[in-house]
Amino acid sequence: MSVTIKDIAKEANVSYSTVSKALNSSPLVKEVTKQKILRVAKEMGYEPNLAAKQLVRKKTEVVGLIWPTIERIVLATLVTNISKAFASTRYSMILSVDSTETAMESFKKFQVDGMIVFAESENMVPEENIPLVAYGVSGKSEVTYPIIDANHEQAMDTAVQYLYDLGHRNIAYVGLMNTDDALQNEKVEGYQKVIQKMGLTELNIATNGLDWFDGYLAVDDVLHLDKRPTAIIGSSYDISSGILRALQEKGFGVPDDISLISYDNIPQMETTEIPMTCIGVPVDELAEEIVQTIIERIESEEKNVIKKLNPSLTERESAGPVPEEDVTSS
Amino acid sequence: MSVTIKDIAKEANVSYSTVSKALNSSPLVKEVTKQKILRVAKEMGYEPNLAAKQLVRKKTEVVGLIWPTIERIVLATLVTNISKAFASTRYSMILSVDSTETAMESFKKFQVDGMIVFAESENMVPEENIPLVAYGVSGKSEVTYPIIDANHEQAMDTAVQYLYDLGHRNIAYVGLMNTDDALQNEKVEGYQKVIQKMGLTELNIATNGLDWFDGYLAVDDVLHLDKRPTAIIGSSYDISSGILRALQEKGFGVPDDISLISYDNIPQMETTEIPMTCIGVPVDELAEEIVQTIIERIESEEKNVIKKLNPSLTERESAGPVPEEDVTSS
DNA sequence: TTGTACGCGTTATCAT
DNA sequence: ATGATAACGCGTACAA
Repeated sequence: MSVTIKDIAKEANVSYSTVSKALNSSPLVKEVTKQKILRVAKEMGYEPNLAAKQLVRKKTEVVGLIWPTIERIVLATLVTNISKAFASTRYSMILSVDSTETAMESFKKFQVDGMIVFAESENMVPEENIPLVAYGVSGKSEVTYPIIDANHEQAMDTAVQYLYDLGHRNIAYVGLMNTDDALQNEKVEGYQKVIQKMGLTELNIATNGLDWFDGYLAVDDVLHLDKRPTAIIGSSYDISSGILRALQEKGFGVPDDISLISYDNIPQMETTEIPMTCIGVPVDELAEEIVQTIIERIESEEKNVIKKLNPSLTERESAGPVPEEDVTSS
Repeated sequence: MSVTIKDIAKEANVSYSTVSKALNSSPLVKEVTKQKILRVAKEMGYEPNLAAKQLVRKKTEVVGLIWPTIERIVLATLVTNISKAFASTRYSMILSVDSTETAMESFKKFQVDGMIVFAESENMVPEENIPLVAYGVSGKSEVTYPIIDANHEQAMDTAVQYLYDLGHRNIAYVGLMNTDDALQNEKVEGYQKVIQKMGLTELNIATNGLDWFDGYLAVDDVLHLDKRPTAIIGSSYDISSGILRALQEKGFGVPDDISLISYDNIPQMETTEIPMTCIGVPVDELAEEIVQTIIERIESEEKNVIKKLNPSLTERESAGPVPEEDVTSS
């Protein structure tokens, strides 16, 4: 049997309503009694009963995160960071790996105060009355909930500009193309747009998939281009890791012979064989924004905005000045 | 404001205690009234209030699953399957990706009825009073909770025997070795044990890690063995996928030139470039066992057993008879 | 500043 | 077979 506020009240010689106030740091209780109560509570190992609290307050201070595609690891880091971000709020997070529909039903039972979904799960019908924010591609024109998304176009702009400033003129993009994956498409289009804007030549290398090995294989195609690029932009952490490995194996120094910038801005970029310079919204910022947005939505009618977050470029070792011999040829 | 049993009671002209009984299909209520109440409840869109139920019953019928190493994808399939397995029980599952310690604290707040942990998280201190089962290596001699584990030794025995019966005499094992990863060690030792038992020669190929690429690279070593093996056992799905790819690239047919059996028994084995024959406890069985065990532990003092689950071999296409030319040479 | 009393939505124990 | 009512642990308006 666990200890309740009544037990504390008895022990501290006050009424249990005073205990309740003290525990909620109400200003209506004298500092000394408050301290005493807090001390007694700790001594007795008091744990508030969430169910009781919820019953009277109609709030759980829990938000549910729905992540149905658990087997695609890309989002794992984001999930971890979101979980961490909640730690410094008074909300807790629970995670479901069920289908969006099932998860929503389950969360509704739990009476979560809000939900976060990843927009991969298309055409989802938000549970009425439960605040929702989505992370992902902001395809839809009309939304009934806030959407957090990264500005992929600007990311590509920044990356290409950065490489340009280092002297690169032949900049390839390696990633998934011509699919209906809106996220990937935004990246490709961003790349193409800036390349055209700057009067350079598009060097598109399409991969077969999004895995490490797809990047690894793509290097063959890269090296068979008419103009061998001096720099490559990889469309994701996995792809770029594969590219990096293949370049090494084929005897190309990174960044001495070829520079590499990866999309995605996650800490793991630091620990690849050569620490990778990368472009993207830092995953901790992303997490923070998502968490803040859902909380605001819960507490104060945040509007149905689409927030495009600005990427930042993190300099590491995989991108450097264009090699001497290539400067002339460009 | 959501509808409560009192609302239903008013609407159905009964007392709310009768409604409660009807909703819990108590035998103490006439069939007709029960049907009426159920109908009214549905009409009004009644959803039971978990918090209230929990407050009086002291049970949440929720179990928490702790998965701190979310970024290692190996367990993703298991997690998904556990989640599915809970669907057919009256329990719900919530997932935490926090550290074991944090997660336990959080689950304690939620007052989950039980917890499942993956034993990777060593020296964990079980929350007193909350039933716990662990999945993973049963290293410890003294346990205070049930442990579910796969019988790795028997798995290797079965795999080697299977290959032996197909005529193979040179059977290599590719996997992580000489680390303190008890799980990996059990596999290696199981392999070595059966090889010795059968009077064959150990062909140990150590990888640098557990990733796809580690398997891919290991094939070089395999092919440089004095006795080129006619069959390989890969220690995991990722490793084996890498092996498979490398063999293909180097022009070895699978299984025509070299047979391959992978440890792990997950559906994904079906969809590799060549569907892989594999050995291991089928992941759905594993999930089912874990779920059953925690529920029994919650409901009826299941003992602190260590359950070693029997692996099974799933035949697909990657393992076949030893090639003719090798039969003589062995 | 502290205490009393009520209600949150259920289940469970009595009466009826 | 059904209804009244007391918990469950907590927050809070109101009284003291």
